[in-house]
Amino acid sequence: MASRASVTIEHVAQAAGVSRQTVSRVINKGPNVKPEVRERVEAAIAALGYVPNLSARRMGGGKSYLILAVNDRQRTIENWRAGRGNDWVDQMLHGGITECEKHGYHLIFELIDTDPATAPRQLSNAIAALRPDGVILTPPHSDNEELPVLLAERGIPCARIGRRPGTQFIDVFMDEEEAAAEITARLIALGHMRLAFIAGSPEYGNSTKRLAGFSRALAASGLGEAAGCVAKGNFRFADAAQEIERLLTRADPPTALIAENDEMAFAAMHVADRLGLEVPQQLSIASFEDTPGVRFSVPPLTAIRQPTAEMIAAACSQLIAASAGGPAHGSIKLPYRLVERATTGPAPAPAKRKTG
Amino acid sequence: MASRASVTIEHVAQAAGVSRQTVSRVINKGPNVKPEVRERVEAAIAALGYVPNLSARRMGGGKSYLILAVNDRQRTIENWRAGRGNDWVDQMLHGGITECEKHGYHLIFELIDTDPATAPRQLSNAIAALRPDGVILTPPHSDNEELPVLLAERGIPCARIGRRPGTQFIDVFMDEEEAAAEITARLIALGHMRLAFIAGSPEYGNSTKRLAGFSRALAASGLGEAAGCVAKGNFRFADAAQEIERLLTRADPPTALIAENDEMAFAAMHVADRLGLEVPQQLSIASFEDTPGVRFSVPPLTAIRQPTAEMIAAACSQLIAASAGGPAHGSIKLPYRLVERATTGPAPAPAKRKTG
DNA sequence: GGTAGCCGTGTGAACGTTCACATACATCTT
DNA sequence: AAGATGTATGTGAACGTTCACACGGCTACC
Repeated sequence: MASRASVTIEHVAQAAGVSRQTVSRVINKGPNVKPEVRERVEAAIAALGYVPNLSARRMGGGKSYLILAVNDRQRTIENWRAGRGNDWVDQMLHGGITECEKHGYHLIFELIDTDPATAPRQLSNAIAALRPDGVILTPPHSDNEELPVLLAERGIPCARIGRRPGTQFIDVFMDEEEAAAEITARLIALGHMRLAFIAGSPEYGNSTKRLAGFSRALAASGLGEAAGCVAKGNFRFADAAQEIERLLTRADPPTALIAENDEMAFAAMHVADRLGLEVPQQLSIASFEDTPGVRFSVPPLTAIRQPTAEMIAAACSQLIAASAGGPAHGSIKLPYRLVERATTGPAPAPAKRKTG
Repeated sequence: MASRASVTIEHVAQAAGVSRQTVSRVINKGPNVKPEVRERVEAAIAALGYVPNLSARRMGGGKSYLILAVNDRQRTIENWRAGRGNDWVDQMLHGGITECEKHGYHLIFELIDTDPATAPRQLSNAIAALRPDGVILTPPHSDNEELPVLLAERGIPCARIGRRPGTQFIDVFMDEEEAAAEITARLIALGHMRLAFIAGSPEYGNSTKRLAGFSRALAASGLGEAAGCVAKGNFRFADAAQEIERLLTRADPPTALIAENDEMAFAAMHVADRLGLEVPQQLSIASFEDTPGVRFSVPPLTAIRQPTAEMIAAACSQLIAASAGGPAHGSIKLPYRLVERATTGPAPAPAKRKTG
C-alpha cells in the first residue's frame, strides 16, 4: 500500500539506488538501461506503488497522456434536454476509453459550440488549459477547416472523424456514400421503385455524401433520379414527421424511406402508424444510425451500423502514435454494416397499393 | 488571436505591468487587488488570450480543476459490448460536464473494477496520475467502504451517489425505498393484489432498499407480504426473462411487475408478448429506470425517473465547493418522479383472469 | 507620534517530471 | 595504443503555476 504522502520518482530512485533519470527511462521504456537495473527499478516501483504524476510529466516537457475529444455542444445538450440519449457520446466513450486505457492514456470529453465564430476560441482555451497530446474532432467539427490548422500551429496532432480524408491530418471515416448507395440498392432490389431520403442537415458534411450515394444508386439501377425524393428532416423527430407525412400522403408516395438518423426513422414509424401503413408490408423504413433504440424497438429497425466506437478507438490509437513521434497524418477507412431487421421488405405489389 | 507559443502568466504580468503573483490573484479571484489593477490585468488576459495551464496550476500546489467520476467497469463494458447503450454514463456526463463547466472544471471519466480486491489499487493509481480535486463514486462503488477512506487519507473529497447517507462524506441520493413503496402502492391502488418485484443484484445496495420499499408498501396496504413475490433477474434480460416466465406461468400469477432496470422491464414485455398477455390490460409492467428506450418504446413504459444527471451535478458542485475550502461532508436528497405511461393500468377483473 | 495592524504588491522557492547535456566506462577501429 | 564510437548512468535546468513570506504604505489606536 502506498503511504499517505505521494510517492515521487525520487523515492523510487532512492529505493532502487539509481538516479531520477534512470527511473524516468524505465517508466518511459527508454533505451540504454541494463536489464538488471531495469528490474530493480521496476521492483521498487511496484513496492512503493509509484504512479507518475501526469501534471508533472506535462510540466517537464513530456506528454500529458490526455486525448481530448470534442463534440457538438448544441446537439449533445439538446439531446440530453429532450431525454433522448446520446448514443454517439456513449459509443465514443466506449472506443475512446478502451483504447486510451491500453496505452496509459486518459480520454477527456468536452463540448464546443458549432458556431464557427466561437469554436476556434473555445478549442483554443481547452487546449491551453488541458494541453492534450491529441484532439479528436467529431462531426460537425470535423468539417471545420479552421480547427485543425489551429491545432497544427500549436503542434497538437488532430484526428477528424467521418470526413472525406485529406492528406494533412489523421482522418478516420467510413464510406458514407457507399453505405447510402448500398442500402438504396438493396431497397431497389426488393422491388421498391419510389424511394425517399430523409435528410439531416447540410451542416453535417456526411449528409451531402449520403445523399450522393442515394442518387448514385438510383442512377445505377436504371430507375433514374426521378424515382427518389428528398425530405429535409433536420435530424429532428418533429421536422421529419411533418415532411414524411407530406410525402406519404401525396399522389404517388414512396414505398421505402431512408432516414439519416434514428430519431427521424422513429418519426417515420410514427407517421406510418398514424396513417395506418403497415411496416414493412406497405412501407419499408431504414435508419442510418444503429442505436440501442433502433435495435431494441418493436419492431427492430433495419439500419446501417456505423463503426463509431471503432473510429474513435482508431483515432486515439493514431494520435497516441503521433505523439510518440509517429506520423500526424493518414487516413483509416472502417467498414460499416447493413443490418437488415424487421422494417424493410419487398415492395408492395403495385396493384394493391393504396393511394391516399 | 493567441500567438504560436503558449501565453504564460509571465506574459500577462509584463503586459499589465504587474508581477506574476498579482495576475495569479486576479485569475483566482483572490482578495487584496486594487480594482484598477484588476481591470488592467483582465484586459491583458483578454488581449493575449491567456488561459492558465492546468498542469502547472496543479504543480504549483493549487487545484487540478479535475473531477474524477468512477464507474463500474464490468457492467459498463458489458453494456457496450452487448450494444445496449449506457444511459447511466450519458446522464452522468450530462450532469457532470454541465456543472463542471460552470466552475471552470473538467470532468474525467474512468472505469474501475468492482472486485473489492483490485478496486482500491485502481482508484489509487488513477488519483496518483490525475490528482483530481474530487472523486465521484457511483453504484456499486459507492457501497464500497474502503474507497472513501483511501481518498480521505489522501485529502481528496469524495461524493457517493445513491447510497444511504452517512456523516463523513458527501452523499447524494434519492429515496429508493420510498420510490419502490410509491410505485407498489400505486399498483395496489389500481387493484393489483399479486405483485412481483424483479430484483437486480444484492451487490447493488439500492436493490436491498427497493426491495424494502416493496415489502413496506405491501404490508401497509393490508395485503400483506404474501401478496408479493421476488424474482432474481440479475439486471439482465435473459436471466429476468426466464424468471418472469416461471412467475407468469405458475398457478396464481402476479398481475403487476416492477423491474429494477429497463432491460428487465423489456424482458417482461417480451415474455408477456410471448405468452399472449396484453399490457396493461392483463399485466402491468413498471421499470425502475427511465431510459430513452423506456420512454420511446412502443408502448412507452411506466417508470421511476431517477435524477441521475441532477445527482452527479450536485456531487460536482459539492466537490468543487469542498476543494475551495467548503465542507467535505453532507448529504443531498434529490426527488425522483413516478412517470405513468402506457404499461400500467387497472388490475384485470378477477373473473376474467386467465390461468395458464 | 510611535506602533500595531491591514491592504496591496512583489520575490524566492517549491511542486515532480523530462530535456539537454555531461560523464564514465566498454568496445571497436586503425 | 590512441582515438572514435557507443552504452549506461547522472546532473542541472526548465516547464508554469501557487505558496509562504517579505515589504512598503496607509489607517487607527492609545
